[in-house]
Amino acid sequence: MSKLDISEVSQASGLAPSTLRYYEAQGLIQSSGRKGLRRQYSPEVLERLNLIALGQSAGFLLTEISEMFTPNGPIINRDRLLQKAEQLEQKIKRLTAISKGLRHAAACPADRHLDCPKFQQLIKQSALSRLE
Amino acid sequence: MSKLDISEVSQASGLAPSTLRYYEAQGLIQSSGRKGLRRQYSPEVLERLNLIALGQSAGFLLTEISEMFTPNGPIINRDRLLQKAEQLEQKIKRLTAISKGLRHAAACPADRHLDCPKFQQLIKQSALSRLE
DNA sequence: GCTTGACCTCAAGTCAACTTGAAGTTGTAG
DNA sequence: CTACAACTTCAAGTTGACTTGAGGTCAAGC
Repeated sequence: MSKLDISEVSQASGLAPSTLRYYEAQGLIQSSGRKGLRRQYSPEVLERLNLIALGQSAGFLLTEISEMFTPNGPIINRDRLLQKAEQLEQKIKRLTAISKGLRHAAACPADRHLDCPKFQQLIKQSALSRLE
Repeated sequence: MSKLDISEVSQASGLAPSTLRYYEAQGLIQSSGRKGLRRQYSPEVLERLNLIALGQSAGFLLTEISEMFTPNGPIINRDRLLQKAEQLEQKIKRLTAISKGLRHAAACPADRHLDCPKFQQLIKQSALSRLE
């Protein structure tokens, strides 16, 4: 035990085996060896996969994520992190406005939400934050 | 006046002319006529473009957006809107956690943020919400 | 010992949303 | 009137993140 084969990792992570092989090819994860042809993974790979998912949600590209993992790869630049955080916060604002807009549209009695003043206003807001 | 040509719309919207032609080909916008070969747009197209950007931010595909615009296209299903709103709210939660994580990582004294307990916790949170 | 199913590799395909390139047309400034 | 920048079309290319397919390998159960 303690070694997982690809289907177990796939199960546990929710990622397709092909994705795991792809990630390995991109240098994002490593298999800890082979059993015959077959990749064996140590359980820590699951943590790594979570980290990757985290990075993706944060809007990093896979190549950026893999850079972060390299031993002395581009230092995880703190300014870069802060910058990403700010971008995310901007995005959160927009998404919040939009989600309100959608909820309103769903509840709005007007046949065409497009005509509803509240909705219009939310659109404008969102349009503005888009340009900032 | 009152008719804009493609470069003006491009300027005003921040979208490339090629994108505007592409949107037209996809049925997302219309030009209100031609002057010779050249498309002329009425100013309302800008509002439409905002709406498109809004939809994109909300996570709709262009094809879905264009459906919403069709005269008697698939009624803008209220359940669908609510569902999107919920998805967005989920996403907002995740992004919020991540942005906190990034800010913390940027401030964290630990050389490897990956080892920081607070950071670890944020990762776990985010990993969980990912599966819900 | 043979079949089967889960794995393997490598190249090519997919998808969304655009962009680019080649080759042609046209409104306008000089 | 001519030059030319800005448009036009249409097909093909790009990017990121995967997936699919063809063809091959291997361990385990019958």
